[in-house]
Amino acid sequence: MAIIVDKAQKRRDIALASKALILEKGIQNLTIAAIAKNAGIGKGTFYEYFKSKEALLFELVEILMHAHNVRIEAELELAERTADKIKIFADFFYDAKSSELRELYKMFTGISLLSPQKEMTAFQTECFDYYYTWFEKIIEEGIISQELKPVTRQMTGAIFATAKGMFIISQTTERNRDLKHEIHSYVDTLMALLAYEGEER
Amino acid sequence: MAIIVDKAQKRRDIALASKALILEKGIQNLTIAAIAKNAGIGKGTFYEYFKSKEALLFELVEILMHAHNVRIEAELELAERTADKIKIFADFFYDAKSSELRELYKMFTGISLLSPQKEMTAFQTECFDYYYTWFEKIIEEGIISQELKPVTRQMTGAIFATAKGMFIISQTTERNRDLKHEIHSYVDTLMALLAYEGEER
Amino acid sequence: MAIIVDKAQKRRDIALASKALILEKGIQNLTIAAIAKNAGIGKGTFYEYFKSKEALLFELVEILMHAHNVRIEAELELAERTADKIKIFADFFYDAKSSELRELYKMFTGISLLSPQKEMTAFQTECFDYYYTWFEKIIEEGIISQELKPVTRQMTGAIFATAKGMFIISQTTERNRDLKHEIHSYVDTLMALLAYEGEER
Amino acid sequence: MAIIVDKAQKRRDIALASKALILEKGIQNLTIAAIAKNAGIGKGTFYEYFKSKEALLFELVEILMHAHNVRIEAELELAERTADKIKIFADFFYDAKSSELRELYKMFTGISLLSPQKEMTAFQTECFDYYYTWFEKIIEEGIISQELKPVTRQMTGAIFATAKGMFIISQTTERNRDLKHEIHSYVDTLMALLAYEGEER
DNA sequence: TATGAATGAGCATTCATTCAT
DNA sequence: CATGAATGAATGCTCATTCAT
Repeated sequence: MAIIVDKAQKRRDIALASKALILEKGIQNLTIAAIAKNAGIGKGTFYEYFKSKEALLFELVEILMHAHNVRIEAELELAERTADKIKIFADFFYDAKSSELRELYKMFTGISLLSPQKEMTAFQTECFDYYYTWFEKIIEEGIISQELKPVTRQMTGAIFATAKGMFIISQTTERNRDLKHEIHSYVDTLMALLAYEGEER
Repeated sequence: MAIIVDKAQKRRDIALASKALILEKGIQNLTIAAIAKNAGIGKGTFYEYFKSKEALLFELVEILMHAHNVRIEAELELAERTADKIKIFADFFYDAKSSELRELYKMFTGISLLSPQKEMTAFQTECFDYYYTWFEKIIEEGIISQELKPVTRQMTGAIFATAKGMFIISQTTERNRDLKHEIHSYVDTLMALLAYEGEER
Repeated sequence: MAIIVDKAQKRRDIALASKALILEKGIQNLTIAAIAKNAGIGKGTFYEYFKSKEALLFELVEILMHAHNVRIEAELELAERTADKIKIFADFFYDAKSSELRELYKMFTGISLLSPQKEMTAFQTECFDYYYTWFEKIIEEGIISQELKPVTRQMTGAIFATAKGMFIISQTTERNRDLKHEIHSYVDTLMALLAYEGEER
Repeated sequence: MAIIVDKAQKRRDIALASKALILEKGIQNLTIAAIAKNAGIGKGTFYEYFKSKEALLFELVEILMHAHNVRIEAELELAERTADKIKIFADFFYDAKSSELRELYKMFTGISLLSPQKEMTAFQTECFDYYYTWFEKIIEEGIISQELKPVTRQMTGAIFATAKGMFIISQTTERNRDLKHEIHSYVDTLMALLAYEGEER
């Protein structure tokens, strides 16, 4: 009988074996040959598991993002204040714990902007929906607990977008270097504005 | 005897001559040969004016962005309410008038994320600062005229980032398809929150 | 315990299972992987039975040619006039009944011309001799029955070659499209010339 | 100004420079790299002038065939008897003078059979028509001079095909090794049959 | 005996860049 | 200044073949 291989597992193994190399050089600057060599496999074998370099990056982002989601869901359990919950999401954009995924995600976004591919868009949509749903839930809880005004509902998407926008700005300009402070400050200010019971400041 | 050519002008001419082609095919999928042919010049000549394809895109974005800035400054003169002024900026992300620049800017951002280059970052910083300064001014005016609460100052960067984030989301996912509505709704809600003399809605 | 398999039979089975695929795509455009998959066997198994793609084509041509020979021998039994007997042979080149073998034979000839292999040449010689012998017999009968002049003996090889040449022309040019008419007309004209007892026409 | 190159001439030069190599190894067994190196040019340059290896072979066959045609037309001028004229054409298939073209043409035919391409078919049709027209003229002359019976007209295509068929047989089997004798004998026998006014033999 | 995962030599093809004119 | 012919490094990709199981 033939050698039995868990294709999905090997796919993951190759992807993870390539992580460091991709982070070091950038997916753009890697050749299939280099990736295969680094993963200890032949070029042909690479093609058995991936259609292209991009597919590899894709797999890697999926794996790491799944792990990341597991982690933040655990963290969300512990958080109480809405602002803290939001910050847990925002962590992604500056925290050292997410640095690898973040860097890969940056490449992923770059590719999406330069040569959009259906699968990528679908995946990004899925991710968006996943986080958006969480956001909605968190905000709803905040409203129910009378922490936040009902109008907050209308800001759900915006809060999400703001963090993302700040991240992109931090990556493409010389501003927003202290992204953590930038985002936290934003969240705090906004939460204050949305706090139940009129305030003025 | 030699024909005197304004190098800077010819640079602009080549860039503008390439605009349609870049928009059609994407900078990634163009070769120097194709660009040169399209512009009616030789490949060698291209190199006389540009270091790379990216430099061409750069030039083009600069030209169009300058024209765009001239236009929005004129529009800003006419606007009165802060929300309207902000929307004039946000127009960039969805308005048909900016579609070409927007598309090029998208490519530009993609390249910035995939292979950051000092010149690009510097340029993006410059653009950021330019718009940020306008934003500050607008918000300051809103505060002075008692249209907005002073706390709005702390939201300057955030408003900017939100629009950008929404744009990136609209480009990389299947959400935020009606970007105009998305942004306007956000601006209106936020302005209401920031309006002088607390109201709750 | 082991399953006993008639190797020669399995070889034939694989070859016949590949027939449609080869006819559809052409032997050139097939990979061993595709052939093996199509035949429902593993790549390694393919090599157990065939040395190469060409060997597979070879086997297939042999099988079909044998069947074809059986059929024309039966038909020859029934024919009376020499011209009719010759046409039975020539059928091969245009008749729908032989279309599969003909197509495979075309590939076979192409390979023979591009990269002649001893085995192929030997096989083609064998086929040639087989048909040539039949031709000789037929013509001899025609002469004995005083249907044909003795000089016809010297035309044996030529008649054979003419049909083949017309076929090649029909396959490689846009002429001789109505090969059946072309060949029949030739045979009739030639038979008239060779008819015993003065002819005029 | 740029270097001026006669592209058509350089194309021919490259083709002719490749002739010996192709004859030695066969077009199948050559890589673009080997061809380019042999011709003293870069691989990229090869692609400036040819789309593929086959295009090179094509060019070469065209050049040599043109030269060949010039030669046989000159020879035809001198021939008097129809049989001799026909043999001048048939020379192609065995004469040492045509050996290079013949060998290339063999490859050409092989490719035509294995992967027919419109351009090749068109070219082969053109060649066929060229020779066919000559044949018709020759035979017409033979008829007019009362050397041949009128029925010969119906044999025009057949004579042509016979020589071709004999050639293919000689190349793909171990028969017809003395092709010259084979063809001459055929031509003589046929001419005798077609001779005006009763024949004896 | 059967398999199909693994392989990497091998090849076509592209294209940025140079430089003689 | 302008050019475009020439180049070959670079790279993606294929696929026949092997061999551990």
